[in-house]
Amino acid sequence: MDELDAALVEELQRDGRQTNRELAERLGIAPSTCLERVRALRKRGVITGFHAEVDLAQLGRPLQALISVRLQPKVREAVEGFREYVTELPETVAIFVVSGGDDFIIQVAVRDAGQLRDFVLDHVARHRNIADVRTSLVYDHIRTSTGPERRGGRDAP
Amino acid sequence: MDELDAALVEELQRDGRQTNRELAERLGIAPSTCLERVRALRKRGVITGFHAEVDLAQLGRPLQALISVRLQPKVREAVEGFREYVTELPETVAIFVVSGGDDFIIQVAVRDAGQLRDFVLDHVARHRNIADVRTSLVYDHIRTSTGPERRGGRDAP
DNA sequence: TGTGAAACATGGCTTTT
DNA sequence: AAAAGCCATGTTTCACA
Repeated sequence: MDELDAALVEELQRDGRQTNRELAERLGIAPSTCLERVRALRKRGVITGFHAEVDLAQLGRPLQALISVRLQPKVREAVEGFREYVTELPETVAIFVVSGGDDFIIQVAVRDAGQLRDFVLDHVARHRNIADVRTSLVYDHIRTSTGPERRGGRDAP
Repeated sequence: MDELDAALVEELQRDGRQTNRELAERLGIAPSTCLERVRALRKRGVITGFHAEVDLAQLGRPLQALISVRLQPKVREAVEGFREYVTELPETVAIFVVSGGDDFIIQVAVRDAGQLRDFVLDHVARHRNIADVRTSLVYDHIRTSTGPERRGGRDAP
């Protein structure tokens, strides 16, 4: 991971479909070199894939929420079972398995408030071992581009 | 948005870099049709972009956390200011602006626990109008592929 | 279906250890 | 001396009209 790799990762996060030539020219290197580096990044597992990003509102799911779930007791079987169950539900966008007060934070995207209520009542609260559920509406969701950790201690010197 | 569009969106979320020919063959349509459809999906804003996904652990940031922040008072200026400030920090991966008990949930990826502490103390807790901060470690983070809302009422009939 | 452009493979050259 | 990285070129495949 040198400076060039970092720049490649950054560029490909911004636009994962630009041609190899564009990318090479942008960074001032030869296309063949560029191709090799990108391949190496994938092989090493730094870049894990390329994905289309979709606008969920355009797909008829304009309402997003975060549902915090606490399990009791927190036995492995219950935790994994619930995770797998929620993963398969079509309303689910992402799941965080966390420590702290909650055990799961589920990100969902739904059509309207009624579907959100149904999701919570039918799929979450009804499940076994659920001790607590709290729902927060998502007003905005910003995802940033992520780079490598910069070496050398504190980040605001 | 018909069945074909839904299938295209699904496929391109799975692999955003497959060639138009592959994609067309997989769905049993002509490459020209496929190209047109995908272009239309982008133009309509259903597909908003293509991005490389990176493994943050491979970038030297193996520790992820969710930081819940409550502001008081919740004036517009403070909310937007804090959001913009946090967005620019290199540790930040994503931000949810939410309703409910909390106002923000910040997803961060850091090198180690020390850097997490520094982030909370130096960048979050020190900020103006911060009423409460809670940190949860992320054990696992699953992102699912998202499709269009299926018409016709309840989803578990 | 055809044309221009892109991805990819290979071999030679330069730099680093 | 060995290894790794970079680049130029030829071939195959693709996007696009």
